[in-house]
Amino acid sequence: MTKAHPTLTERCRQEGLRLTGPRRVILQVLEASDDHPDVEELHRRVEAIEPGVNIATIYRTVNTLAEHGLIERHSFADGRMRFEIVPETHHDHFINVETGEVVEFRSDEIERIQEEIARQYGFDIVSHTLDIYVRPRKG
Amino acid sequence: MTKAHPTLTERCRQEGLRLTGPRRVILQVLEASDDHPDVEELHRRVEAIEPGVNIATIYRTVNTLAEHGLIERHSFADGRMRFEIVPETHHDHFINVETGEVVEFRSDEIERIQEEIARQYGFDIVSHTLDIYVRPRKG
DNA sequence: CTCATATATGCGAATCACTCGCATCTAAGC
DNA sequence: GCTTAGATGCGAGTGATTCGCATATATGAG
Ligand SMILES: [Mn+2]
Ligand SMILES: [Mn+2]
Ligand SMILES: [Zn+2]
Ligand SMILES: [Zn+2]
Repeated sequence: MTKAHPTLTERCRQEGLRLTGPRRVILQVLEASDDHPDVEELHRRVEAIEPGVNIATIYRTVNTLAEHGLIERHSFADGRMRFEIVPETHHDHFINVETGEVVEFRSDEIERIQEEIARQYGFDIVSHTLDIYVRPRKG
Repeated sequence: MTKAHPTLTERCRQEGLRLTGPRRVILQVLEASDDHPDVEELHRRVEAIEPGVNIATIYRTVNTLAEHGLIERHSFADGRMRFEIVPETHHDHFINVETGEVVEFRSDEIERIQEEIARQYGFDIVSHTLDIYVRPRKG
């Protein structure tokens, strides 16, 4: 048996965050999401489970979760912030410019070269975003 | 003698954009900028040359120039849009998280691998942004 | 050179995503 | 069961960007 990663709820407890009713639902929605929802979409999904949660609570919760390193914020070209649980292993994103669909990929080689170049410039990498806007190949 | 690239003003004319007073000053400011100014900073620089240009005009002009492919928009982590003339050869950016300073770099290798991976996924690349947030190496 | 008109500008109002103030509520430790 | 720091709901506030509209002007035609 491989040991499953700690759930978001467990990680919240570890971080000393309170598990309130609204927060539990938001965590559940985040766990169930395999895409990159924005705040409004999260709100919609939360409302579907338990109506009455204010959108300001979604905003505050994602901010808290991001500050504690439990979720990642993304800002693709459309403006709004999007979120996903911090993945086990880092990945970057293709964004289909026609549909907005997001596809994840990882290149160990690109990651390595980034480190190499940063070192040449005398920098330590804190984080990075590689967003590749694409369209399906014709023919 | 190498032939100099067409100036922004020339490219505007090619695109059929009118060369008004305010617009000429904005183009001049963009040509003179070797950093990545946001709209307020552009406005400040324009006002220093010719007061009275409204900030809405700056917004409209950078949008027009970007739509015509004459300048690039960037959105680093600080929220506001930043701009630079479309460079002769593409580059990516380091952003110093302590100072906000932006340093440009280019890796042919990273560019090549991106194309390779996109092809594997069945995509054509439209554009991409690689923003690496860094801090000066200690020691 | 003069005119006609599509474009651009100034200005204030509007929008949009997001944040804040504050009264109220509640999870969680004792 | 208390206590209290932290969380929530709600409405107001922000900051960046866009829009509506009246006015001005660049540019091409004549
Ligand atoms: Mn992802
Ligand atoms: Mn640049
Ligand atoms: Zn990466
Ligand atoms: Zn690049």
